[in-house]
Amino acid sequence: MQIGEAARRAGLTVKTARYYANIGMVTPPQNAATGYRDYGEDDVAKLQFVGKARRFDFSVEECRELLGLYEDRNRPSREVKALTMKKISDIDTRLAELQSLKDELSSLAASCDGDHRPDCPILNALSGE
Amino acid sequence: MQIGEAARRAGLTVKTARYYANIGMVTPPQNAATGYRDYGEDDVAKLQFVGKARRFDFSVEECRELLGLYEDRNRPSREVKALTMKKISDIDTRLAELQSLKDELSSLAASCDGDHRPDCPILNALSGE
DNA sequence: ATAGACCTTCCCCCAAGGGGAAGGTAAAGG
DNA sequence: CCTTTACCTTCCCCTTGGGGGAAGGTCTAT
Repeated sequence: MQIGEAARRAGLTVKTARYYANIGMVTPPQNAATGYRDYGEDDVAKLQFVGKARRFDFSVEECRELLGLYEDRNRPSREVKALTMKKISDIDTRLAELQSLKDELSSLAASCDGDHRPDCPILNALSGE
Repeated sequence: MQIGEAARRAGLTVKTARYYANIGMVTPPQNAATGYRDYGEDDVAKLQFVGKARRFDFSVEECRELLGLYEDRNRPSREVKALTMKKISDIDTRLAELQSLKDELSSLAASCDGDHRPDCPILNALSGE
């Protein structure tokens, strides 16, 4: 099938499917006469797989790694689990950062009247020591 | 003073200070003879201000806006507070996204043995509907 | 024959700078 | 006086993950 249908079935844009072909992640054969990419069912499955992994916040490089494991009939599930645990730990780190950022901003906002007067503790905090 | 000292005093890299000059956010006069930027105390204060706002996750454009309010002696604190509340709401959205992502990944990881065998519920989930 | 809907490659764009090349300048040391 | 060193300048390419759009080829329907 053509790239449009493949992308639609995988829930991706044509641009994205073409990008994955360019970086060598999902590489359908290309018709010599027309130059059109020819996607098979297996390619669509890979596009779907990558699309899902991306939604799980795996980077494109991590997706490439997961895809390799996905296609390796003998891979140990250990490796996949390790990647997943690492991703969870990354998310934990980011959650903690965002939470502390939110706490700081919240306490700043709470101390600011937010009226028509120019005095603003938020700006004072940003300019202070 | 020269850009190196100004950047050091503001806790930024020289590259960053130069970038802020290029985009017109903190623009010290430039010595006509040497071409060197000449930072004053007020410029250092602005660099510090922007550096802090960036650490609070405000985008460069938001920093530009905050800087404008910072320099406006008559600004209503309402505007600053509104920007801050919006940023807090953005953080909340992101926190919720990351938390649900983490929950999904955690439940996947929990169902995967993570041993030498190839059977892997994580990959199955990524390839399934 | 021609319009529409596909497809292709190619190039520029986003944020927020980082890395490094090529070259100017100022001050200290020999 | 000359050179090394440490600054500074502009300029260009790189990052992530594609999006937007131009120019041009292809296929189907009317």
